[in-house]
Amino acid sequence: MEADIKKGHFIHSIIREDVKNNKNDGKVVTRFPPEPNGFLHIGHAKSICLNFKMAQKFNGTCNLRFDDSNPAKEKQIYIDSIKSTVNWLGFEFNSPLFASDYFDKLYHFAIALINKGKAYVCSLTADEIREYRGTLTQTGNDSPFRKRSVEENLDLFTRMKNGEFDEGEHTLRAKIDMESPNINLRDPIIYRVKKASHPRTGDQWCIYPMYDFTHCISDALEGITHSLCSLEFEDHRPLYDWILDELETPCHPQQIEFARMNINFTVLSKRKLQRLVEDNHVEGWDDPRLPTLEGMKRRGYTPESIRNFCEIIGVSKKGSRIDMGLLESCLRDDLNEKSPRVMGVLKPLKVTIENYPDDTSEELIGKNHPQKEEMGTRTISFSKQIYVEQDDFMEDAPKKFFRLSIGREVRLRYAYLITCKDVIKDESGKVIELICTYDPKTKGGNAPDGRKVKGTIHWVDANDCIDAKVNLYDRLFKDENPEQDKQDLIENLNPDSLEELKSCKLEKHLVNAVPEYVYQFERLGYFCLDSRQASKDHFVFNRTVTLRDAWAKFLKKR
RNA sequence: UGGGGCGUCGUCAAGUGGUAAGACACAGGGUUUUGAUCCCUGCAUUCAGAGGUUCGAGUCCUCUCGCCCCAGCCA
Repeated sequence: MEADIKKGHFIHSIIREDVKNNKNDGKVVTRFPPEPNGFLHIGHAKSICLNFKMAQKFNGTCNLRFDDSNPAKEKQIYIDSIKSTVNWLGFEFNSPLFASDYFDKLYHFAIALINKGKAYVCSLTADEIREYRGTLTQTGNDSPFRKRSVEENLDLFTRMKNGEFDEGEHTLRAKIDMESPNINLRDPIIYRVKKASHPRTGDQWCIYPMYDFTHCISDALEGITHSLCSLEFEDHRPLYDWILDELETPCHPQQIEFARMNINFTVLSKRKLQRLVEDNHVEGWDDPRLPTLEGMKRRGYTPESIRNFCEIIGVSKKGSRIDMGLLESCLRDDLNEKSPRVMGVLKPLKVTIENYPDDTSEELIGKNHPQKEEMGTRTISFSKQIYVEQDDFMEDAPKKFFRLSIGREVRLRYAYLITCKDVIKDESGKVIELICTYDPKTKGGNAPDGRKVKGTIHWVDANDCIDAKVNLYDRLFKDENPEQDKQDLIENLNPDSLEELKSCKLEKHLVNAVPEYVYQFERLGYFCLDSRQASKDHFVFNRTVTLRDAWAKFLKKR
């Protein structure tokens, strides 16, 4: 703990200083404020982890608050999904809060602003407002409605609320400074007419507050001490502060901005993800290839691995592009610890063991984890016919190929040493079966004469296994940066991001598999039962991630 | 070209004037009934660049360069 004192990212340091100086009575209250207009992705996980962990570290609380001030885009299904995803990630929150619960208060704050002469009803059209706002290099001009009296503003605003006007006819604007170099301060709109039904307030309102007005006040009402958001809101901070300075709110939270996460070979924006889903380039929001948290969950990602990843990447203000390999490394790290080992053959090649007795089988013992005795053992059936991986046989094998080839001996994991004697080919010359012999004295895998066998391969009993389909996933995009050189996202999709193997043979043990419970198929990778495609009599597994593969790397170099 | 930010190893990222942590990746080597795991070893004389202050600068000052964000009645 002591060694921890100076560690941590800049936000951690700021909060630590604040607590030390007894700012906010030493309390820390944060919030994760998603808009319920889509599903959460790994980028949100960074914010979730940051907010919840900062609260945890300083014995504070973190609210889950839905920023639901735009009924045109928000839906109940997103609210439900977000809640369960935050829980899945491992964070507890008091009952979720909603900006819409503050609509009444927000309305009165708006009236207070009008009464102070700091807000006015503007009757310019959307186009006119844009023109009056000026550009990046030209200052804006005052709206002709800027000088309306408080009484008139009050009357108009009330009538906006009562539904007397159509959308776009009037807006409520903060009266700040049309000449500000910061465009956000050029009399920003804080209320607009929107005749849409809200998922939570129904048709109770026809005016809705804008983000800038809603967010800071919501934060203040909840007693948030540190309002953490992404970099693009840096320009909004003066507005955040202006509103809270003008109004009498319970407190004035501090907004602190940090950089969003980017990961190579994927995209992390709601709009782009939505396009992939809506144009059917993927199966849906929970497609295992997507960086959505629902997709990652279905793929087999563990909450621990995601949390750890968010911890490792840190928090800064630098725009970054994190290597997908780091995410995968965090995943393997966690899975290596807790996944039971099992055997499965993805591309089966039949092997007949000539000298093994017909019509018998035996039970062999396999460890569920090579380093963890406490994870126990299981029995694995063995008989005259087995399947091995096609890749584990090669006719003209290089010297370093420690697997099957005619005349070579390998170890069948937990079983026997076998030697390949012959191959059977079909008309096209393709190897369809191997004829091998086994050494009965090597049960378990060791030779009594002490001879060394370098290669160990996995296998399944052809007479006692389950058939399954396995989905092999690869990166969704071909390019590290899917939109490099303004390429279209879609053209950059990796056509091989999904490979479906339909005749896989898996160890019988897997009949007990349930979704999200990840197994390591030895020598291949980590896999879990698919929650959508699998059924009682149809096994479908998803490859969560491959194992690190030094052999593949070696081949690639040659 | 107005305003706001950011530039430390291939990728993240510590560093808060005292002589460049760590992780991933990469390269070697060892152990191994998973070519997995694990374990060693190596990997920035240099912090976007140029000046300056200082006994001493990634950290302070000046200038230059590069990148990101902002002109929704979205959040």
